[in-house]
Amino acid sequence: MIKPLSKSLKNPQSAREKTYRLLKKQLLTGQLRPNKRLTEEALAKKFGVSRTPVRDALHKLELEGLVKTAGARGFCVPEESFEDMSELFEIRAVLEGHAMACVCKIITQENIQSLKKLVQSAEQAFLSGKSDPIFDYNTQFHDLLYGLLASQKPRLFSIIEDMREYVLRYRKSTLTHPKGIRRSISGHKKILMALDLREPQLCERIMRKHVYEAKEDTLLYKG
Amino acid sequence: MIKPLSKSLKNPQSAREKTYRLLKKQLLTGQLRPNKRLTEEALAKKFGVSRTPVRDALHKLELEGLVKTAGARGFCVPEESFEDMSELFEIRAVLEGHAMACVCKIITQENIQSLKKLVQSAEQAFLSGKSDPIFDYNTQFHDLLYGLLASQKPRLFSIIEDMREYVLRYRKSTLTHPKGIRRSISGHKKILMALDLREPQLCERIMRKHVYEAKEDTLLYKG
DNA sequence: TATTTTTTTTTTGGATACAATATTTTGCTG
DNA sequence: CAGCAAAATATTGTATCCAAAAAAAAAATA
Repeated sequence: MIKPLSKSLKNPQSAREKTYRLLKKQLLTGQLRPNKRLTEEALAKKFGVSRTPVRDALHKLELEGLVKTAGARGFCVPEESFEDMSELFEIRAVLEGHAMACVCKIITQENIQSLKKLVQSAEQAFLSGKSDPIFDYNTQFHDLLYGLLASQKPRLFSIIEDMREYVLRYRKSTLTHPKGIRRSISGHKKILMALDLREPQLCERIMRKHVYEAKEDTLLYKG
Repeated sequence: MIKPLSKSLKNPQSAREKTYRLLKKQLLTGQLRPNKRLTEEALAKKFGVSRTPVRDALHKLELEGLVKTAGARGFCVPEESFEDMSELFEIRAVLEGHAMACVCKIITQENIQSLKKLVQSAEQAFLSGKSDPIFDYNTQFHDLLYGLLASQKPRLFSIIEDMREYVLRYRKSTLTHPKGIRRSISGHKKILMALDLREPQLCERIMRKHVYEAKEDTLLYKG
């Protein structure tokens, strides 16, 4: 007999979560362009739910800065701004720099080996002209790195996760350009060296620089 | 003729905002103790509104970590944890350190003078045995300092503001103990010196240390 | 009595109806 | 035709209703 779908409270299948995830995805991937007007009613219809979960999702996204209220005209997608993008990367640089210093103190030799493999895979993909999987290797690298913090520094971890998501909004076509890819890979190699040396302060500096480079590349190859 | 109160959309007098502010205040000041169970219905009755604005407030507070869901038993106030407090201060140290470096680059001589006056006032109050206004001078000092970032780095500014609020939860009785006050005042003096020297990196280090000291004092004189 | 099953209660999730307000449109007046 | 006033419309805020799920309580059974 088929067990009835348990509609748990924090269930990712709840209308609220579903709406939130869908809407967020459309915002981050640019399917909803800046200045696009969003009304609860229209979104509710679009997603096949009532206004309630849409409202919840919109308010949550407003806190994240992914939509903004437009008074009695509903919500709208904020325009992209260099200042905002720049600030996001700057905060990321500071937080991820610190995170790296923390990681440095707890990372095992096995972890470092796994990271090395990822970088090698990325490099091979690059050399053989496949730029598609690079983005994935990149993501895996960072996930593995910061995943080490998930239990010990849950707040830092989740702030970093969130910020990495937000900048996606500004990062649609980076890491497809050879120069950006090269910089990214060599950045990851430096990170590994710093980790090998077990010097927290060096780790922090290297990671800050790495994020700043990512910012520059995002700026450069934008559009 | 008296103009009817315009009940604007983001009005701070809306039921949602009112409920959110009240609830948050009670959480931060400890009127609602850890493990206290919160149900929408009960809070709605208590605040004289319907469940809807209460729900909104609870969800917002959940994102901030000030309440947590307890499944189908509503919400509850999370227990205080040294780890969490410690992490909050650590993140603050990193972010405020960076903020100081930014401030250092744009602060005017007049701003520095205003800050000096605040420190002097605090010191005088301390020497004459009045410890009550110290907390206010302290707050003013930080408000003035970071206020300089409000327009240029709005995200950094608001994250720092939020985090300063959160730690209040753990900081009910600090800055009434002589040792903590002395450390705080001497910390502010060092900050002023670093600003006078216009050395961003020094500013960053000094501020980090200042926040770490605040953490230690909070830990020490807790309860 | 202990354990399992069933029923009842509590509580949130979601939908909808209504109220308040901001915006837009329309119409009037000079 | 421009400018202002008023009506109409669109949209969110709030209250309430119903359903679903979980927790708690009660009942049945070994």
